[in-house]
Amino acid sequence: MHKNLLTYINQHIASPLTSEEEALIVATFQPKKLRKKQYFLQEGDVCKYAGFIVKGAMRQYSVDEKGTEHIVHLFIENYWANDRESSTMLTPSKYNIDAWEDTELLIITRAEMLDLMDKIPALVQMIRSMDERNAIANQRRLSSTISNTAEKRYEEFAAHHPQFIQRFPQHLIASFLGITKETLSRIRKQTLK
Amino acid sequence: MHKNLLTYINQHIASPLTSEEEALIVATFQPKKLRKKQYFLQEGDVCKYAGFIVKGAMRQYSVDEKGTEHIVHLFIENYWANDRESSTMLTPSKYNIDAWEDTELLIITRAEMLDLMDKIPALVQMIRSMDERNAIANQRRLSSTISNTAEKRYEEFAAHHPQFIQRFPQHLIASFLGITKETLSRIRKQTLK
DNA sequence: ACAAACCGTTGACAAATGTCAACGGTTTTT
DNA sequence: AAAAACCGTTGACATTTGTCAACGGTTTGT
Repeated sequence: MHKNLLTYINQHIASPLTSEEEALIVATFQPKKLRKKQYFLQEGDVCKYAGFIVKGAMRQYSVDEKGTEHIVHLFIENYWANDRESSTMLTPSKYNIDAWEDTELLIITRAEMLDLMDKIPALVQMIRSMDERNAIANQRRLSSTISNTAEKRYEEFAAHHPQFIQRFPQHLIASFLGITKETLSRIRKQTLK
Repeated sequence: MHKNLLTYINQHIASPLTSEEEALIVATFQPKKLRKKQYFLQEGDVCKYAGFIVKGAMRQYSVDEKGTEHIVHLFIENYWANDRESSTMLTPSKYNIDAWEDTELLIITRAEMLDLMDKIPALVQMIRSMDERNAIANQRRLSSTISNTAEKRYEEFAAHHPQFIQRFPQHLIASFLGITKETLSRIRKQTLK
């Protein structure tokens, strides 16, 4: 169960974890299973856990006054589910995170993570590496969102994230891109010709 | 000149810098002045320096096929100008960064920064803190962009960043929000009533 | 001091995207 | 096996936003 996590960590650090470090990590991360549609985080709650996805798929979204959901993130295996704003500032989250498929997670609290980072210096490095990749990905997405038409955004997304296209239904992809499912449907029809 | 930087750093770490550490920082960061419109980074170049803005205002933008500029970031005092993707991956940048006002910077290369982080552990902490704030801010902006109408985005932006409203002309704010200057002009007219 | 560039606004119109309602074909639940 | 929920598509139409051209009032450069 923890093997994926250890592999993931080792891929993001310079020299591999010692077996003591691995044991400590395995002892700290708690397995958690979520059934499809089950909440990992509900709007209004403080996000207590970060979850590494071992198997499954999840989504993070806000709900506006009209009840419309806006997908801000999609997660699959080897992604981290977490509302950073809430978990670091200890404020109520504006988002929901739930399981789109039956999902297996390894969860950890912020305090536990800080403690682990003290004991395992390589983890600090891993977090930095994650932050970096994350910052770059967000920058790209932002840039694409303000610069491109819906059509180009979809094309870019499909090219960079084919796994997501296969894994999530179109109306979620549409919402993720900031457009309606009808618009995405028409864009795809257009593109086929 | 370096005082702002030291103050900034001290605000983002737990215990203050020692005077040796401060001296090392002062010795490493190079002052640089940019005249209005001068480039800090040009599209196609690799971003070699990160720049801490001591005084002035800058912008980061891409230029599309039609020659239209898309503002992805606006910077003023105490902000860092940098294309992270380019400087960490050593790839040619897709962006331009230039001075909107005459600007004074303190610049540092990535290698120098890594070296400083080795010698001054508190800097690692500062970077983490910056990354965290940055990630949160990006998340908010992204969420706002995909969930809200242009009008709401402008209102949110104006509420959260009054300094920028005063400092940059409307057509840059419009571009930053992903709309045209005409649309922003009409939105503001609407809102006044 | 003059010309040029810049900036915000407006009008007329075009294009992109959203809304609402309906449909048929799945898949899921009971 | 039947009912319900889900999913993508389509049509008709409304709304939002973009495009282009023009204007007058700045500010900037020389």
